[in-house]
Amino acid sequence: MLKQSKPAIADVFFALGDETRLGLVTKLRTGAFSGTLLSQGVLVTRQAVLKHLHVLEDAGLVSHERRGREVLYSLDPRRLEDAQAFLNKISAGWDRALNRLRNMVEEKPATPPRKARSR
Amino acid sequence: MLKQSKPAIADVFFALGDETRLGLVTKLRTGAFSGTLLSQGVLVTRQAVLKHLHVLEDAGLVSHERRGREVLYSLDPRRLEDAQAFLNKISAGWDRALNRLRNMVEEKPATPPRKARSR
DNA sequence: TCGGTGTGCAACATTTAGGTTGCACATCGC
DNA sequence: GCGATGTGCAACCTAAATGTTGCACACCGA
Repeated sequence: MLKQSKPAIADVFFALGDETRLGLVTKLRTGAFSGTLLSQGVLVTRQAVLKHLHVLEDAGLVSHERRGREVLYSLDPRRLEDAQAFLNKISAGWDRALNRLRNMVEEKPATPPRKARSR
Repeated sequence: MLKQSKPAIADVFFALGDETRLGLVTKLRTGAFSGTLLSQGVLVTRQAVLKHLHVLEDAGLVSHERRGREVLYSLDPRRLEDAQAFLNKISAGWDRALNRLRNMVEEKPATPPRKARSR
């Protein structure tokens, strides 16, 4: 009777509550990478990154797949959506959140403002 | 030069990454309460609850207000919306999250479905 | 088959989170 | 004023999170 059921929402938030892991998640948004590759560019060791990936995987946010001698990690958006649903439930700040999304250029400067119906 | 700027998203997620705090946030969704009142109904002491409220406040999720000899804590949804925006940015699972929200009856059986423009 | 590369433990050290107890102080209602 | 109630702070404890190093093992390619 392995504890294989879906982890609690708190575990998902916990997994996201760390800068390093948040960075990993952001990177993984663009594809699947090996632990070694992910550890290049951060300040901690590969082992530390592996531990973070493990935390993310336990929370259901990440899954891994063996490719020859490498292990590729990739994002699993399902738990992320559970977390979204939870946030929506408490804040109900639906439209304002959407607005903030639009104003968040940060990493998608390709999309022009497009006359965004500014309230 | 006090560190008064808005806390990082990771801090918000961190604050939400604990069952007790998640419970507090859920309670605070229904109004403002004192620390003593919030500590009744949970298994930990008032001091522990106070610490959790402090964590939530540092993350910008909660604010407090003095009322005579009491201190009332209430939810501040703004950071919550930042977190939503972040999740949306990575998962882009907008519609599916909406769906899950609808199927989440859990704590809002009072509000009827009201034919919510289900595109 | 052998060197290079990637992965998987395990032991260990350090810091932080989470919780408790105890007590001092403030405030409200008589 | 005085007891009841609510708050604030500090010391302390324990478990868990985070990170490191070292080494064994697996796999790929020439």
